[in-house]
Amino acid sequence: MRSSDLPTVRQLGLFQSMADSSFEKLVQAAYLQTFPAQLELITEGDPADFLYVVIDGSVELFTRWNDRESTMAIVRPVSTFILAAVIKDAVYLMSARTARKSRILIIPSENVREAFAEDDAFARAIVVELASCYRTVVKEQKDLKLRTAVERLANRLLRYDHEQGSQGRIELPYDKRTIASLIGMTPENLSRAFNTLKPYGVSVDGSVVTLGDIDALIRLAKPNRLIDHDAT
Amino acid sequence: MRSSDLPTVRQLGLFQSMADSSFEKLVQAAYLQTFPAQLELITEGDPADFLYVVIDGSVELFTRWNDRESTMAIVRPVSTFILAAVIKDAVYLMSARTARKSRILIIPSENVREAFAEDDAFARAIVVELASCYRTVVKEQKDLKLRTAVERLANRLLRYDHEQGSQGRIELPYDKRTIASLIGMTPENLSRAFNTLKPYGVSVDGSVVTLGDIDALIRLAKPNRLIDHDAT
DNA sequence: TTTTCGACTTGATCCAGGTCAATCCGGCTT
DNA sequence: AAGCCGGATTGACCTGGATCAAGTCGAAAA
Repeated sequence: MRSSDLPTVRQLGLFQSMADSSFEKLVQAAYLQTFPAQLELITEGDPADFLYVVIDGSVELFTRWNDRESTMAIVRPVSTFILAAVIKDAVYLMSARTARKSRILIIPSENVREAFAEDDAFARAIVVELASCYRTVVKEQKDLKLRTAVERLANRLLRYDHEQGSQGRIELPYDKRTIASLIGMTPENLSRAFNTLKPYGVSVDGSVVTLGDIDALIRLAKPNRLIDHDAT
Repeated sequence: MRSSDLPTVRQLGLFQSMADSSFEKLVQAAYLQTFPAQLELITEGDPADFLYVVIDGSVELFTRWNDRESTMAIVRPVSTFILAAVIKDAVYLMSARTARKSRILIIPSENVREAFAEDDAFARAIVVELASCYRTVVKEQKDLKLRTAVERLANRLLRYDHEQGSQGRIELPYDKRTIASLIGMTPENLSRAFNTLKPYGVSVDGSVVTLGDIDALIRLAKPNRLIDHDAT
């Protein structure tokens, strides 16, 4: 493990309050590996043998059923994924593949569960982490059930704009087809949804989107902190 | 609090491993109340002042946005709801109303968080509970994103049949419009979906549904333990 | 430079599912 | 018994979004 990465991992909400000795043990047992793009790291249904921490690059969580596939989330550095499966000693509910070349820390589940059993601060950090994950998914479910595709896109554009400093100019963080799948629509329909948003000042040039009339877009999107905000 | 209810609550996964003294404190601070049907217990966006435990009756968790409404879940006795909001000391993401007359135990959030801070066993029980909740919602999201309305209904019928002893004869647990909203469709479309399932042996008489050809239904529904199973 | 390949867009068409309105029906009330 | 009344069904229609099939474009490779 590169020594410069260690403090970053240590500072994750999940790890920062745990005892030095517990953290040491986890790191000792862990592997740091570099994977090429588009490599399937885990497959849904497999036992959760490892907890993953994306150090560098990015990872797509996705799911398949009956020849259909859907992107569930993109994990960016530095954060963990599939903690719930590890804690429950269950199978993965989602598959994961690298979206690009990525450096990933892999911690054996047994060690995570051991730290969970022994380190009270770590157990409490897991509570907070899982509560956040849970609330995020609930918000996504509300987004899916209450909004049309165009509304979901409009809100997502506002969110990206906010994340990128409210410049009214966004660099789309992923491929359009990935964004389409995340939002729950086809790539074709995403193109059309962008066209639908033109009268609201949205113009697209490759992966750059400009929001020419934020107020109009907000009136359409009706963003709501109980669905869109990321915090709490 | 009725003394006969206490052991049932104590035996919930969330409470059974905590220290007697912590449990005592929680119960001391709690209120047991009986509410009439259709009473709105909590409203999304409000601060999470209480943790709720349904002792008797049933509670609908739902959400509203822009004049649309969707049922997110039905909570049956004996179980808790909105634990994540309480732990994070955040606002509720969902509203709740009694589906029928219900007896509900209400525990002030502060006391829950105090017990969480002081009782290590309780903290670990919360981890398990939240991990389960999280995985349930992820499954629901997969259901929504990967399946059509008819497929969702078919799988839900199989699930109800399983829950009710695999008799091939189901008593629908809620109003049809509630089921429709849970599954993510309109009541009208639910009626039509039932008709679509007729060739697969599904016949409806009021709230009783008979599954005349389970195999055919399974071939259509393609149930999957990574989406439909309740455990882990 | 030219080719190629993959991502994206566009158009035509189709279908799932929503909407609106008109019943239907079973349980209540009076 | 005669009305309700709210849930459920049905029909007609519409629309959001998927599908299928060509294009277009841009960047990397030859």
